[in-house]
Amino acid sequence: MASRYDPQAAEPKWREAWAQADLFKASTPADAGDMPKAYVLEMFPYPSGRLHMGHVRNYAMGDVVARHKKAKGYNVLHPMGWDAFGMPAENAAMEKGVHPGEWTYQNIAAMKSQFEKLGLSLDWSREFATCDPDYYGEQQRLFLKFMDQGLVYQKKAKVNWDPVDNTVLANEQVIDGKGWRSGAPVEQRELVQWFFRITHYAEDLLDQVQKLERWPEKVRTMQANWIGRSEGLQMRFEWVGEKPTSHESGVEIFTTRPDTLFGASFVALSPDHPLTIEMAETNAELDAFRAECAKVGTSEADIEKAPKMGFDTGLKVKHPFSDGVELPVYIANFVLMGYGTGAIFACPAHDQRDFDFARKYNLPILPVVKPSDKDAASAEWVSTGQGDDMDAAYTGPGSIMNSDFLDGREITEAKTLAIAKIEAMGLGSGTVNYRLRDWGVSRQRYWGCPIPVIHCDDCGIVPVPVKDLPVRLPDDVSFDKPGNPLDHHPTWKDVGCPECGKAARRETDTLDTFNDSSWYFARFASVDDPEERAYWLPVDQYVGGVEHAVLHLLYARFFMRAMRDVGEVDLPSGEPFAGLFTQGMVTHETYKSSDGRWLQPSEVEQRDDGWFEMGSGEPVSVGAIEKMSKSKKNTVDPDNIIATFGADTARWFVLSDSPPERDVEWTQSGAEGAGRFVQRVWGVFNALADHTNVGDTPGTTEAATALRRTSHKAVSAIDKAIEEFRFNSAIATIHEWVSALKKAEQGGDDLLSARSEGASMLARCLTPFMPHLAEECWDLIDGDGLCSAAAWPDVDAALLVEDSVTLPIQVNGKRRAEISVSKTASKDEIEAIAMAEPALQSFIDGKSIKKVIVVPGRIVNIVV
RNA sequence: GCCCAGAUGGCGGAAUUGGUAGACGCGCUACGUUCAGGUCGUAGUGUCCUUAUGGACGUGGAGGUUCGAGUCCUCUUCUGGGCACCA
Repeated sequence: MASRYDPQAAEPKWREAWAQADLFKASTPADAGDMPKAYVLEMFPYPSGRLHMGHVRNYAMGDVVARHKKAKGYNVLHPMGWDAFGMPAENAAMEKGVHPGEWTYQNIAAMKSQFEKLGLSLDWSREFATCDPDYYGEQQRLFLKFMDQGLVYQKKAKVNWDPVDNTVLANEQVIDGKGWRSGAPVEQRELVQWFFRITHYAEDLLDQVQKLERWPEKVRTMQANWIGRSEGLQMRFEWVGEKPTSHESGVEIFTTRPDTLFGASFVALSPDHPLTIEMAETNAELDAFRAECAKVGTSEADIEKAPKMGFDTGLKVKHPFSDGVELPVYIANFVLMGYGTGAIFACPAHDQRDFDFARKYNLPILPVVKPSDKDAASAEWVSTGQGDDMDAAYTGPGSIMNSDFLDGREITEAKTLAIAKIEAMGLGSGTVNYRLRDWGVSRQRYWGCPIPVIHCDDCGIVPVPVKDLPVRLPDDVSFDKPGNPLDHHPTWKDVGCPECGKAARRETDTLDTFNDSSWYFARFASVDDPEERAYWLPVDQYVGGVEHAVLHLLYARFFMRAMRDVGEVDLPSGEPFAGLFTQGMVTHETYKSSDGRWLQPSEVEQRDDGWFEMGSGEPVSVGAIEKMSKSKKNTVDPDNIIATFGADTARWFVLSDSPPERDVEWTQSGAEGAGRFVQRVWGVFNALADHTNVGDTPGTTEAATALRRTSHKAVSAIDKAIEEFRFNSAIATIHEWVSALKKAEQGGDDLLSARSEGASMLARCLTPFMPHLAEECWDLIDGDGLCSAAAWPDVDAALLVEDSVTLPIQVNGKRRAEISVSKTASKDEIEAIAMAEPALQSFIDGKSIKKVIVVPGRIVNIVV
């Protein structure tokens, strides 16, 4: 009998056994019968070619859920595939001259072999890559169906242009004014682009996200903020005197504060407003002003510092309520064309931006809200009623003043009244505005899904007939000049018009790769069987990084609604992910040499007096604990860990210690600790290997019952912890349990049966975390079949409750003694035992007892 | 500026409905095993006072509710994340 567990020998052996048994293949709905279904999914990876620790943690978590569900009798779908389109493949093509497809499929092969070493319970039979023509062809068909339903359209638009990646970015993909991938400052360009009408679902996306109870609150909030609903009034200010020919009826504005209309002092247009642009054509000064506005960057710091800038157009509009009152019309740099109508009315007294602007250009400031909160109400301007006395705009609660028919009303009430009046006057109506913009999906890249349309001079935009799908990417492309290789290709875009047959051109833009990940989970559910899709969807548990809180998770929600509405998926709610868990990152200390180079963990060593570079012996400074990244060189290669300790140890470590939603710091000592624990567990089973036939009668001595209680309680606690995504707690319980079983080895033959029962349960509880080890241990104790196929252990409820319980006794809220009482003891009995407790007498002796609180099973508190 | 989440030993973190704070792991200390290192085993490890027994204090800070608060309420400080000239 070996004295140590050898993961290098055991792990491949058991993976082979699982493969032979085809253990992780999901059953068809028909075969599943009465079994409930569980669709467990982790965000599929981009095939970069290397697995990193973040992957290990992500997939280990999903695997815990999937294996646990399987043991609990669910029909589990746990598939894997590849998010395979994207820029890195094109960059590799440019740098190394390798074809993006070849590069991608090689990476997939390399990563898949790494994946397999982790022992994940994956159903590989459903594997695909999004760059498979089968997959993107289907995506093209969906695109055309969306187009049919008016969910896709083309328009000329100002877009975010990434000058490094040479492509357009969606709003969601611009972070702090920079491209989300390249980090380059984004430029504005006017291009004809394809859009998905995600705004069509804005209201539903917002309403439903609040109801996703098994999503993290944080993610729901982020999506709600991103969608950005605001209720308000859209109305028209009519001209006084001179009327611009193109906007004869007036200026359309949007406001959320119609209650402050009487405080209006000017109307402002965005520098990009059509009327502004038109006027700039004949006004050089205004044209120069627009250029000035465009110079201000979009970065956070720029906006912070940007002064308010204005340009008086000389035009005037009339106040809707106050006869004879005229308001000047300005162009103002703080008005965004992208929100509302690109024009506002300004009430400087109650909006800080308007206030700053009014001060700068000497425009009137008239307070119309009388503050209700104490601090603001005592301000000088409240008593004088003079806007000139204000230091800042007042935006708090209050009642309306200086406002004719609105006087004395509360703000919300005044809003309603003002909107009603404007509606009665025919000048506008109450509306809802969203921050969410339609999703621009055109990308000027090669390695993506071609947009399946044809441009014909006579027929216009013609969809590619479904029989001609997929529109395949050409293989013979070159990356030697900047721009889109599809555009440069000598023949690819030449095609006959499907309608008139004349020579026409293919669309050369490809779809944003976020399209690919917006429906892959539906494809996993079934390639083409709508009933099987309906059976599996929605995903019951989705696991991934929080960085996708808005982008991917919003697009996928849109896609399911669109697919539902074109009859492609039977998912009434349109919600793809019923449960979402966002896991934390794997971090590591960073190391820097004295001359400022980042060093890898393997290049440094710790001695008694600090950290030193291996080889040179130079001192090393230890920096912050950060997400593992190539640039900081603080990565740990999963392959090395698996080779040293085995996959189980790696899985165990990334799930220990930190709660799953928080970051976990990888440490060498922690990994070694996990490795030691593996051996310890194996030791517990090895000690039982010769005693597998001890019979089914558990021991009846007190010690045997106590051990059985420990085991049954542990199973129950682990079960609950897994369901609640508290893997670190489950692991803590397993530690305690293993210690108890280890200790019981001193207890003689009397405990053998209880130990044997505990070991059998333990193996099955270990399976979700360390499946190979569990299998080896199961084998040691002659378990039936494969442990990965075994059912979750049954718990004897009677063993979960203690017969007697230890109660702390407090005197005035401080613990002074303990008593042991029967579980069924009444309050009076407990009180009597407590009062007689000798250790207590010095605290209550000679004092009058005011009150005794007895909480059975919890505590006794004596108040003196 | 707005929104969200956090703050517990040397470190990561436990703690059902308010009911023995510090489970479990790492680290550290001592002892044993070992030629030695590692492994393994045993004991200890919040702070302070105390020979011990025992006691006082203790969950970012200040108040409050309660027989009893890490947990509930009010105020406040700090940290992390998200959004941001969104009318």
